[in-house]
Amino acid sequence: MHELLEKDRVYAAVDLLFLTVRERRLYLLLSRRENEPCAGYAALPGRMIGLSESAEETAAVLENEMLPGAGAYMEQLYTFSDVHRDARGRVITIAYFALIPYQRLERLLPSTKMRLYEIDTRAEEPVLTDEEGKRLAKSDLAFDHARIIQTCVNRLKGKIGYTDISLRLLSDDKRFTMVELEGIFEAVTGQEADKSNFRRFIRSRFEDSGIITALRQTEKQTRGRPALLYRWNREA
Amino acid sequence: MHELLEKDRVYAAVDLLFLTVRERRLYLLLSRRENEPCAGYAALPGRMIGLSESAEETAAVLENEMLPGAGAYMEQLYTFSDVHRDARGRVITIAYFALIPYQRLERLLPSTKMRLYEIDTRAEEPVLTDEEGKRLAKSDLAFDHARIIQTCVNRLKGKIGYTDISLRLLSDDKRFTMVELEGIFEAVTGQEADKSNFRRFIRSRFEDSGIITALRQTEKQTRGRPALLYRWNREA
DNA sequence: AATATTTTTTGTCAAAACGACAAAAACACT
DNA sequence: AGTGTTTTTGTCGTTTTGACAAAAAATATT
Repeated sequence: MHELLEKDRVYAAVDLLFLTVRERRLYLLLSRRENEPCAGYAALPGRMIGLSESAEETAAVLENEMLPGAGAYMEQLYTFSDVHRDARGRVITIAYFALIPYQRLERLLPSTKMRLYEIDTRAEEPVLTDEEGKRLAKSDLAFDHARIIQTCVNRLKGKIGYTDISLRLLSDDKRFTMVELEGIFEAVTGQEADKSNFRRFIRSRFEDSGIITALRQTEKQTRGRPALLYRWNREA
Repeated sequence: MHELLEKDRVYAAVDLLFLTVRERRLYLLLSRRENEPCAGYAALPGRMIGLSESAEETAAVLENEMLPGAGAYMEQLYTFSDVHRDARGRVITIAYFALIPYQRLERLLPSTKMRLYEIDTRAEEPVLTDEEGKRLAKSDLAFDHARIIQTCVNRLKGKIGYTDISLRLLSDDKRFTMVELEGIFEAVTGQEADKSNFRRFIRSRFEDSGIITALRQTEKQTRGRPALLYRWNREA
């Protein structure tokens, strides 16, 4: 049984796309639906908008419900309103994407029911793969969530080139290397960049304007020349 | 008196921003609200989303209601959901912008109650002016419509450089001159472009890919060298 | 008819940005 | 010391951009 929605009114909800990048790959958090409709399907976390909260506030509540302490960077993605997108009734959903550094997410993962799904962004349509390497078909996703995910990936691909969303996916200590940042770009765009040209690009975008600054420190090493560390000046 | 909304539920509506360009200036259609709340204020046309229609369909219905036969190009702008944005109750609005060539709009103007307001896009915040040249303060606008308009102008400024929205504002006969198109860019961006460089820009974006083609005809003249006409190949 | 004026169109040219590569530097490991 | 790995820096020809200038095609003026 699923909660009953009245048939003669329109509901408004928020859906959230928790996104992270680990080792040059983009990941999305999905949970398996336990109730009808779409029981057993993978789904984005969602929540009805309360009477006394804006959609942004609902998104914050939902974040706290699903991943307490995530502190993700959130942005409105798009509003989906197809009449039959939810079998329970008439539900419009305002989708937000939430970017969270993997190192922070890692600590929260044990206490959530959501699972990481890799998004292969190389093709036109994003391809989802679960932790066992099994590919999810679009029909494995609840509601219109496949479409929402596609819209999100397209938006990220577009915005990563002229905004600072890439920095929002960097680890918390605010120190990072160029290669790390390059991995984030590659995960989102689905294509690898030339190292040299990527540096030049980042410097002109972020360093010249003081958004990031090169430190005099280098990273602890595994192999090869140690990487220079950069700091993201969050306020600027 | 205004229609009563139930206090314990969330409503969803659509607001529309009819936009056009005439003589290098951007214009927006607003009506004066007759009912409370915000009676007497200038407002965007809006409509509640019906049970059996998507937001896009509501937008189409609203278009037909306010400007029948407009055939505007519409795109979802953003969803606004502040709790107190509407004094009647809890109303979330999905805003769409609707681009319409001025020549087409001109014929429809006599039969609508909406009025044209010029938008000066040169400053950070858009400045609205009515037909008598009186400037509208933000407090002259109903609800959160000032914010919606600002969001819209920013979006247009961003998208005009890498999409074909400029063409959507061209007159219907599908024939236009470079100077006309340049006027649309200047109206939206609020800054004038170098004629020569603008041509080069348009050609590389639109002509090389076959979206527009130069004709062998020239425009009927007033003064000066006659302008070459271009055709917009809508399907491509 | 010749000249000026207006407007569109084309051209120029140096500076900046981009793409593809190659070289050098700084480490670990053997 | 030598090898391998990874980051960093440099080069260079091509393309793009920005700021101007000149030419072309029409009308208006004397």
